[in-house]
Amino acid sequence: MPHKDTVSWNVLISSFLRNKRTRDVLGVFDSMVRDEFGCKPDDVTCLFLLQACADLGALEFGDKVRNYMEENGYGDAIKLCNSLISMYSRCGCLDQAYEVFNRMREKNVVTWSAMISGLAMNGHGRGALEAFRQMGQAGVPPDDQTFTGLLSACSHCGLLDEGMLFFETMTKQYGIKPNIHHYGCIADLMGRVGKLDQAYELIMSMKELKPDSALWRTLLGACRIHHNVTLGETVVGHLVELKAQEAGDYVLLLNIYSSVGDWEKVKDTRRFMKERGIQTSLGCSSIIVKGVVHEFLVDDVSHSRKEEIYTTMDEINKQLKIAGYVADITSELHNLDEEEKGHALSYHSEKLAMAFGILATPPGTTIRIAKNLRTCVDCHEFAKALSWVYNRVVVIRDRNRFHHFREGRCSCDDFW
DNA sequence: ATAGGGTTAG
Repeated sequence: MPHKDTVSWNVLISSFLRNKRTRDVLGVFDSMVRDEFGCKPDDVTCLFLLQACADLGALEFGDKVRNYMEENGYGDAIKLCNSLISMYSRCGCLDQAYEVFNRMREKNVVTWSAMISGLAMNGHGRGALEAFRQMGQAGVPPDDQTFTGLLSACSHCGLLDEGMLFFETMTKQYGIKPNIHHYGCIADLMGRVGKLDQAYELIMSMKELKPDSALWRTLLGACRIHHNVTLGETVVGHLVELKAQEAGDYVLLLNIYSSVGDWEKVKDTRRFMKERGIQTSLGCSSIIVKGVVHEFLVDDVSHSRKEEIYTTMDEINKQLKIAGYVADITSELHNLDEEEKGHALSYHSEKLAMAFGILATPPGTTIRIAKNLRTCVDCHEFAKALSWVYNRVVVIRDRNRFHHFREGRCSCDDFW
């Protein structure tokens, strides 16, 4: 192995990150720490590593990088601390993000924005607004990304008036022109509180910016929440026009049809998807116990402890039923009768992961689950009930968002 | 090689 210095390895790590080879990034770091390459990680290496940990939700590894930073004199570097705040937030550990934030003597616009986004992402919308106020008091001017975090906080909490006001003052007071993300937040905010037509008008009124597929999907999600068939179909039309329609969009449309009981259209859409070969991806949830990653798919029977898991699952169902939990079937796509629907939802991947968490960790341990898709309404209710009955904190991370369940409530209650 | 980003997905 020819000698390569730290900079060369950093360049390699950076290309790994760009190409989503995130796990390889962790491997290179371990090798560097073990001095297998004749050079040590520097501040730039750590910065990349924290980004990788955030992408993977690899909390333990993130802690390791933080220890390394502190032992090697990078503990106070502002860029690294800002990245730490983001990493902890994106791992669902708001307490630790806040601890880093609090200890920083110098806070710049990135520091504040990271904290505001972290609060928003973890369901503390009001906290994000409060942080923004403090930021103003501290005399740090916000920028476009600060407002992205702030507006998303408003949409998470359904704070329509506040959100609209921020959207306005952003331009008038701070001279920041809204970008597509800002429009996304506002469309989401309007959509969630049920002002679907207003959200549609906002998107159609965009002049300089062209609505992208993500923006349309935001509105489609709102159509699902409010069971709006007509607008839902219009939005899918826009996605088709952009040639950006994906399997998930048709699933949302299916959900909208089934929520209003239009089984004919459910059938048509299913047929359409089959004819076009539109494949839906499987829900997959993972949980780490004693350093081992356990993955579950829907109705998964491949786990070595499957008998125990299903027995635990049945026991949990029994206990939750006693506590008053009733399966919510609005997410189910099939035209089944209520009892069958209740069964069809029983073994979503996150439920299996939760059952395994109950089974394999000591009482009181926080159950942390990562999911590749969004959690359905029923699993959300299930997790709430479970957090209450079993007295456990449950943290579920879906694609970009965290749900913190504690004592029968979720951090995103009412708006998710 | 150098920080912080919203929304959508059975």
